[in-house]
Amino acid sequence: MPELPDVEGFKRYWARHASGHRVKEVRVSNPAIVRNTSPSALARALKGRRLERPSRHGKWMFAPAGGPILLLHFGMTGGLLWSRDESDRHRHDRLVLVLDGGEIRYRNMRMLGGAWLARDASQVGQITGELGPDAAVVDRPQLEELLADRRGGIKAALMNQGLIAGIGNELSDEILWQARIHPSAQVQGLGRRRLGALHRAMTDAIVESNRHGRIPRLDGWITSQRGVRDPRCPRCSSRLRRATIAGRTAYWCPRCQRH
DNA sequence: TCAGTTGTTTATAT
DNA sequence: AATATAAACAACTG
Repeated sequence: MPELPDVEGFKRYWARHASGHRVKEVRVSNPAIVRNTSPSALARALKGRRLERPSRHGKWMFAPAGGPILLLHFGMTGGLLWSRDESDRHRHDRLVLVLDGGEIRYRNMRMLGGAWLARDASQVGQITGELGPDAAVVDRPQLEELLADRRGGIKAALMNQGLIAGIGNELSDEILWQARIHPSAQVQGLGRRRLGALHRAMTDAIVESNRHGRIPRLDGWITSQRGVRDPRCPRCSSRLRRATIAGRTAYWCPRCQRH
């Protein structure tokens, strides 16, 4: 689930429930979820601090706490939950910040992703690694520039976080379907016209998804067909193709999407 | 029982 | 030097 729009939703959720509250306790049920420090050091760094407004870059969420910053990556199955008390904690609530008035929980079934602690903003970049510009703010000239000397397939390029941050498997399928571009089309084969369509689709898909705070499964979107028994193109009703492209299961319409 | 899964990193191959 | 591929991580679901 967690791609750019999902993390945008988590950020808003954090802002609504956790921001402005003071950290009373830090609970870590699985120490491995804290990636670059120990649970006790994390607790020491955060306890007593007031949580500020969160921010996001790509699939990363940053939760500043008056100096130190908590970094969250949600992997494939992560999410946040707010609760007034501890009565309904789940076994996959790997990290819980007990605040005044309730608690915010980082839940993650699989252990992909996790929590990192940065001493300050200057340390954030080395934790996230190389990230391209956030996909939500890439304008058309910048997209053309990013892809100008890129070889290989377009789906791989869109999902490369070091090139453009925030697009994952589902969002890349949606963008490419909306732009009518085949997922394995070579970047160098895309003319300016198709790059324009790509940018339009990327922007539209992200703006609409961000409104929902997640990638929606809208009737007119190809993501609505993911996982169904007989997936069909919402535009032309052709049977969708499904195959591994750039290491992930891609869905596309063989009639609408061309190389 | 077994394949498949929204992400990233690592190793290996091209 | 880039790009591609596969495996690994963990814990589920169908």
